[in-house]
Order: sequence, then structure tokens, then C-alpha cells
Amino acid sequence: MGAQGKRVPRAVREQQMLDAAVATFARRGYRAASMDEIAEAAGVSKPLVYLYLHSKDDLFTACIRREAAALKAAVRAAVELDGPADRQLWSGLLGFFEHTAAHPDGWTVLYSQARTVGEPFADEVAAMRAEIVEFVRGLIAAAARDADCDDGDLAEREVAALAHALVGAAESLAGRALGGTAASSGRENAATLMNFAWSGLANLMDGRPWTPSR
Amino acid sequence: MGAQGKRVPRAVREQQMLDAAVATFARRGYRAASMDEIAEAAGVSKPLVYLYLHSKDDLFTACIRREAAALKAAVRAAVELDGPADRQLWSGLLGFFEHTAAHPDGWTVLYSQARTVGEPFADEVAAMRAEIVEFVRGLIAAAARDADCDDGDLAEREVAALAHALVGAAESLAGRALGGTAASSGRENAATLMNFAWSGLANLMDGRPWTPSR
Amino acid sequence: MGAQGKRVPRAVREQQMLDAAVATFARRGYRAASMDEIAEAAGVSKPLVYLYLHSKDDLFTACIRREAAALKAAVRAAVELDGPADRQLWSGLLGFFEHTAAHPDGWTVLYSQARTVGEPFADEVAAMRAEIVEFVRGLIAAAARDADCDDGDLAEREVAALAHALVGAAESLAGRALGGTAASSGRENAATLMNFAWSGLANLMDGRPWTPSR
Amino acid sequence: MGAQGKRVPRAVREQQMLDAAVATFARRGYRAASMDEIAEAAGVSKPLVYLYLHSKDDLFTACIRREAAALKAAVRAAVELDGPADRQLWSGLLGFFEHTAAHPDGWTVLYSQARTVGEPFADEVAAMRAEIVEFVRGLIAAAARDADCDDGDLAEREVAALAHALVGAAESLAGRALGGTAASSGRENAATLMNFAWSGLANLMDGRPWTPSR
DNA sequence: CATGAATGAGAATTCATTCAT
DNA sequence: TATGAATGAATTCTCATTCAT
Repeated sequence: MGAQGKRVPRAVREQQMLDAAVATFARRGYRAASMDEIAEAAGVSKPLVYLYLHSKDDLFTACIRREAAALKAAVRAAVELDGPADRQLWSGLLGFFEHTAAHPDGWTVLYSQARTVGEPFADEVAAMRAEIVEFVRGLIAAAARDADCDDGDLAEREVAALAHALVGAAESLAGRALGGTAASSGRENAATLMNFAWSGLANLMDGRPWTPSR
Repeated sequence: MGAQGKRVPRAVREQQMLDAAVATFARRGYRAASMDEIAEAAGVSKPLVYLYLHSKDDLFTACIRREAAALKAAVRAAVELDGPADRQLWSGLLGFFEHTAAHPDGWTVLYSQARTVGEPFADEVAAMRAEIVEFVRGLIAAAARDADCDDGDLAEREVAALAHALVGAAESLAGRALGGTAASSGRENAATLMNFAWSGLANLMDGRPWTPSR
Repeated sequence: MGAQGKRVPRAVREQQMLDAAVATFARRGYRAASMDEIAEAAGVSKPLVYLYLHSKDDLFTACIRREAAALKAAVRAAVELDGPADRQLWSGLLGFFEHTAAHPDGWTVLYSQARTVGEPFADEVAAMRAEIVEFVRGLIAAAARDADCDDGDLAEREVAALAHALVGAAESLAGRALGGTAASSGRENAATLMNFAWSGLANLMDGRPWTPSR
Repeated sequence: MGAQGKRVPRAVREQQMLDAAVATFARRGYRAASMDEIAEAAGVSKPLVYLYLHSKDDLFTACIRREAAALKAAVRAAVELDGPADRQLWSGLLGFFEHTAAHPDGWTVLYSQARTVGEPFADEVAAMRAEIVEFVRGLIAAAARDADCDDGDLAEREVAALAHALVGAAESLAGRALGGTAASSGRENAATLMNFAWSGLANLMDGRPWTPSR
């Protein structure tokens, strides 16, 4: 039924299947997406999907792994390693927003679907997220060192919180961007976050955080 | 089999059912939760659930509406309307974090489940979210006016972005708090965000945002 | 589709389902029998079968248990407990052959199907068989004591072998009777076996077994 | 993946396939055994199995025929044709028990699986069985003639029954031997049956069978 | 107010079998 | 001689939903 010719080598077919699966999972969610639907979208029969990907769970896991790897690769590739720390963070954020904008289905699967389905999948995504948070934390810490040599370890805990909040905010903005509502560009989103992060960082380093004390 | 006595008035039964449904939807997700499971958790027979709540969709909608209303009410009740703007924002955030921590299932249903199931439900949640974003935006704008009379409308667009990012970050932190990983208290989370918001706001008002230009 | 009226109480429906299942398993074998087929034969829809009997495995187990219980009950009821040992054995064999002839499907399920499907089911049948063998062994031993007081324990091992062979031969004859080939009556079969058993027993007691020594 | 080299002559490959099929059918049953499993066990690809053996049914039939032929050959070869009738029967039984013990999978396929799958296969086995029964009947009749010239045809019917019971008991004992429970040797089993058969025969010839008349 | 009995529709998964090379 | 690629047709099992009482 698909337009593809027959007799395609396995590696190629597998990618076609993963493409179809990512699109379908993104649109319908893990549970609502049926293997029939995915097979049809891939232009193959259901048994072939099972022959190559073994089960719905395995298929979903393969999707998550592929998309997570692609996202991580995109971010790493985007970072300008030889610039100053703020420049590195900026380029990483830009890479993140551009990749998620270019692969909305992948992002949806990772962020919206995989996290809500439960144990085995959520863990996979949590691991990827932890990697990214750590990466960002390193950049922020480096930036702090660049700007202010002494007092670096004082902010240890705050730097971690900042990294977490930054990643959370980035995810949130990426989600908004896909929502179609506000077609905010990747540059805009990245700039917003830099403002966030950099000023928060400055306050922290200056030792004058906002407090509820009044 | 239910432990409840028979002949319970309708209003009470409905709340029991909604309680059971929220807990079940939170634990298993919309699709994976079965009406059997929910009826059993509520201690009633399935036909009674249908008699009162009509269908799975309607039941889920009722859950979303109830939890959204409760969250909005909690936030509004927490805001100290007569204080300065930063104090208002602080108290609202605190209310938000305390309510979501006290009602993790409700938060999960709203944030994780309802958004991923698709059209009719996601819209409902989006509307609630929009209300909250608007509320926050108002507070930030007021704070800006408090601090700096002129030049207010210049930042119009940035203020909206800031509100969005703030809400996104709050959601992200609330999600983390439920994850059990970092048992960050509501106070901590609220403080982190105030730092974020206030310093970002200060930069914006001072007209010196971070830019990638270097 | 079945001719039965609707709204039948659960206990009754369950028996109807077991009847249909026994007949179907007997005719087609465990694997080849489909739940669709069984449901149709029972005059109900498939989901009802699952609601009451939970799974194909459980259904088969229920069949085995019911038929095994019925067979054991029939044999025990047939034995004339107050007669001499040979009379008891005779009446038990007669009961066995009459029950298996009257319930050919049950016998087929127990004997042909359950034993070939593997672990969980075969064990169930093996247990029933062991009970019957032990029962027969007791009768033979009693008969030996009746006839000849001394030397009883010498034959211990041979008596067990005899009991086993007798049950095996009985099963074999019961199988033949169902095959439709030789419509041998229960009386004939029982008599054949009594001849077997009694003369073998006599030889054993006389201490002159056949030996290959020449 | 198979360890065999390529380009094996057809006759050899066929035997490899039949070996694998017999083992697989014995372990899993006809329905539960899959062609994939068999092909893998044989170390060849599935299309090759189809090329040589045409279909699952044909493959099973080929298994039955091969194993039946082997069993019959083993029994015939074991019989000492020039001895007295009881010696012939003894040696035949010994051959039977030794062959089935040496080829448990073949015996399982013939006895447990083929008989329960239904029509086309059961007939094949029934035919083999009939041959063996007839062979045994001949031996018993000859033995009767040896011992007692007159009155031979009186027992005609009983001799047939005796042959049937003997074969049935032999099958039962062979089955037990595979069960692993009682590691009864072939000699023991053969001796048990000779005792059975010979004494039953003696009683019949003496015209004093056991009767329920008392 | 409340439920035991029942089902149509669809889900994941497996299997025997074939083609093109 | 031998196989990687591919599928139509079941099969087991679940679920939202309704009726008669």
C-alpha cells in the first residue's frame, strides 16, 4: 500500500518504521497509537514491524533512543567549544531550539509521551535529561569561574538549581513553540533564557538573591 | 465489595468517584486506566459510574475541571492582594507549590496526562494555563510599574515572555518535586523562581538584556 | 446466537461454558481449539467467557479439574465397599468404563489432551492418575491378603507394578472404546482386565512368575 | 547462523530437518511448534524447509512415517524368529522398550502427539499400531497352539483382546519410562508384561477365566 | 439508589507460507 | 542449493458501554 518499492534492505526499512512510529506516537500518544496505524504509516505490513522491532514496547524504546541520541548530538554539535562560557551556553540553547523545532515529533515523543507512560520509558528520558542538565551545569559553573574567581564553591547548590530551572524553562518554551500558538523563533527563546540565566547567575554571584523576607 | 454503606447521596458518590478517577488516571494514564479499575477503586459498580458521569471522556473532563478549579482557587486564595507586587507573586508561587505538593494526583492529571491525550482535554488545560499566565503577567507588569514609572510599555512583549517562562519553570519544578528525586520544599522552589523572575525583570527594566552580539 | 435465553445466573453459565469447552477441546485439542469456537459453542460472547474463566489456560484447567473430579467420584461411587476385594476391583473397573463411555469428551480431555500439552496441565492429570493407581494398589494388596496370609510383603514391588500396568491397560481399553472401532462394552473390558489382573496376581502369589531365562 | 557448511546434499539436509522437527514436535506439540523454531533447530532457513518438505502437515507426516518405520524395524529385528513363541514375544517386547527408550522423541511424537492432533495423522499411527497388534496376536496364537492343540479357535476373540491389552499396557509402560519417574529398565517392563500375558493366556486356555458371577 | 449479566469492536501478537534473488 | 524480505489470516485478550432487574 505504501509508495515505497518492495524488497528494501532491513536497515532502511527500520528507519522508515521508526519515522512512522515517531510521527504516530507524537500525534496519538503511546497507548492510543495502534500497531496497525504505524505499519500503515510506514507502508509495510504489521508482521514486518514485529519481525524487526519485536513489540510495541521495544518499538517505543527504539524511538526514544533514536530521538534522544539525535537531540543530544544536535546540542553537542551546536556548542561552540572554543568560545567563552556564555557564548557556549547560547549556542547550545540555539541548537536545542532549532533541533526541537525541526523535529517536533521527536520532541513530543521524548517530552510529552515518554514521560507519562511510566517506568521503563520515563527512565530512559530521565537519563537523557540528566545528561543535559549536567552539561548545562558545567557551562554555568565555568561562566561563574570566568567572571569571578573567588567564592566559586559557595554557589554550588544554587548553580545546580539554576541549571535545572533553565532546562525546565527551555523545555517549556520548546513545548510552546510546537503548540503553534506563538511562533517564537529559536533565537528569541534562546535570548529569553540567556537573560534569565545570566541575570540570575549575576545575582547569585553578587550574593544578593531575592528573599521573601520582605 | 466496597466498604461504603449503600444509599449514599449522589453528590457524595460523585466526589468518591472523582477521587478514585483522579488517583487512577494519575497512576495509569488516561488510556491505560480502565473503567473497571476506577469503579472498583470508588467502591461502586460500573453502571453507577456511567449513570453519574456518562462516559470515560466525561469523567476525565470532570476530573480536569475539578482539579483545575481547585488549583486556581488555591493560588488565588494564597495571593496576598494588599502587599507589593513582588510579595503577591511570591505568595502566589508558594500557594501553587503547596497545592501541587498536597495534591500530586491532581497535578499529574492536569499536567502530565491531560496535555498528552489530545484535543478536547488539552484545550481545557490550556485555558486554565492561560488564565494563570495572564494572572502572573499582570503581577509582573504591576511590579514593573511600581519600580519604574516610565518606559513601561516598551517591555510589553518581554514581560509576556517572562510570564510564560516563569510559569513553565514553575511547572517544571513542580514536576520535579513530585518525582521524589529532589524533595525541594515549596519555599525553596518559590525562592528560586523569584530570583529568576526578579533579576530577569530588573535587567529588562534597566534596558540591558543579554544579547548574543558578543 | 445460542438458543439459551439471556440473563442466566453465573453458576449455570459457567457450567455451560465448561461443557462447551470440554467438547471443543476434545474434538480439536488444546491449541487448535479457539476461544471463539468455544464461546460460540457455549452460546455466549467471548468476553463473557473471559469474564468468568479468565484465560484459555484457566479454562482448560477448570475443565481438567471438573472432569477429574467427576471421574474419581464415579469410580468411588461404583465400588462395592462391603464385598470381597476382587468384587471391589471389578465394580470399580466397571464404574470406570461406564463413566468414560458416558463422558467420552471428558475422558479425551483428561487422557489425550491434557497429558500432551505440558507442564501445568499434565501435572494435574498425573496427580489424579496417581490417586487412582494407589486406590487400585490397595485393592490388589487386600485381595492378596484375603487369599494368602503369609508372604504378603514379598510381593510389595510386584503389586505396585501390577497396579500400574492395570491402570495403563484400562486407559488403553477406554481409549479403544472411544475410537469407535470395537464397541466393546464396559463389562467386556472389565472382565478382560480382571482376567489379566487376577491371573497375574495368582502367579505372583504362587511365586512362579514367567522369566526370560528360557 | 547454522553451524553446518553450505551446499549439503538434499538427502542429508532432509534428515537434519526431520531430526530437528521430531525433537521440536516432541517438546512442544504439533501446534505449538513453529516452522521458525524447526528451521532454526535444523540450522537452515525456512524456505528450504518448505522447498524440501512442502508444508507443516507434510513435515509432520514425514516425521511420523520415519519414526513408525524405525520402530517397526527395531521390533522386527529384535524378534528371535527361530525360538519358541514365548521367546519371540519376549524378544519383541524387549526390542520395543529398548527402541522407545533410545528414541524418546520419536516415541513421543508417535504416541502422544500424533494421536491427539486428529484425522490425517492419527490414522497413520493407528495403521502402524494395527500392524503391531496383529503381529503380537499372531505370536500369542502360535503360543497357544504350541501349548494346546485342540480348542484353539474357541479363544479366538479372547486372544485378540489379550493382544490389544498387551500392546496398550506396553505403550503405557513405555510412556511411564519416558516420564523419568520410574526409571524402569526395558527388561523389567518386558518381564512384567510377559507375566501378564502368559498367565492371562494360561487361564484362557484352561477355560477358567475370572467372572463376576461371584 | 444500585447492580449482575452481557457484548461489539478493536487491541497486540504469532504463524504458515511465498517471492525475488 | 539457499535465503532475506514480506504478508494474509488468525488468535488471545481487553475495554467502553448497555440492559433488565
